[in-house]
Amino acid sequence: MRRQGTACVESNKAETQQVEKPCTEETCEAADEEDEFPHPIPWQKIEAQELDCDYGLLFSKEEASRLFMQLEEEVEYFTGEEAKLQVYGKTYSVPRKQATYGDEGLVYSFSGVHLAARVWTPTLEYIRDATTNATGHTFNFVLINRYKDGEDHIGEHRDDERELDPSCPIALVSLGAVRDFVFRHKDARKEPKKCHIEPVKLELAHGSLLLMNSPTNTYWYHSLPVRKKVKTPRISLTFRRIIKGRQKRKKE
DNA sequence: GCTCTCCCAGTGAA
DNA sequence: ATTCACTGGGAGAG
Repeated sequence: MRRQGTACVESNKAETQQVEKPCTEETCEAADEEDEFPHPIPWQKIEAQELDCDYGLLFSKEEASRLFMQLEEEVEYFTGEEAKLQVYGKTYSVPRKQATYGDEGLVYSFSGVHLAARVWTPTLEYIRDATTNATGHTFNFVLINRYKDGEDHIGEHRDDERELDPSCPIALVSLGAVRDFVFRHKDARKEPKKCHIEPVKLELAHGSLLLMNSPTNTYWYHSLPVRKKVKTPRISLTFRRIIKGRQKRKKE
């Protein structure tokens, strides 16, 4: 049995447990407007020093599987130069596939790549709206990462791009294989001997939604580590709100 | 005692 | 110092 941290979320438990805690004001507000996603999510709060997340199941297993298959048909991932990133003069091919969708004209930049958002597909709009109804937040952009198996991964990073609206949490929807997800506090990475802030480890279930609230992304790095046992793909969708005008201009 | 996996610390490069 | 991915070594499982 693998060791796990104290804040670990057991996905199978989350699926069956009945939490009657009411949703937040924001959640109810959004749910009232439309009937499409009428059921409030039972949220689990995940907290640590300067870390504030909400975790819940957004989709049933059946619906999540349907959405996963649709995305496998619809989503076009970047290839070639756009699938590489550049950090301090070194070029890497990312160990996963990436795609960006969003409102017209949005460009998302990180680590030396500038990715123009493609137009929303019907499935992505559906997932986006379900996320909005569950959270009360609206999103104009989504970064999609596809991890073909347990070898694909992403290293520790923060989503602290300047163009992100700091008042809007980042919403991470997971479909497909269950993967571990690890938060580490920035002080714990720098001075692990002096600083005793433990990493926070989660399992992200098929159909789950993880909300990363402010100021989580200022202080905590997160990663999706290699897991050799995982043989099937996972698609993650991170919905964000980009502030127009803060983006880097391509030219001009 | 092996092998595999995970985790941590260290490295590169402008 | 910073970024991201990679590498090597040690620990733990079986």
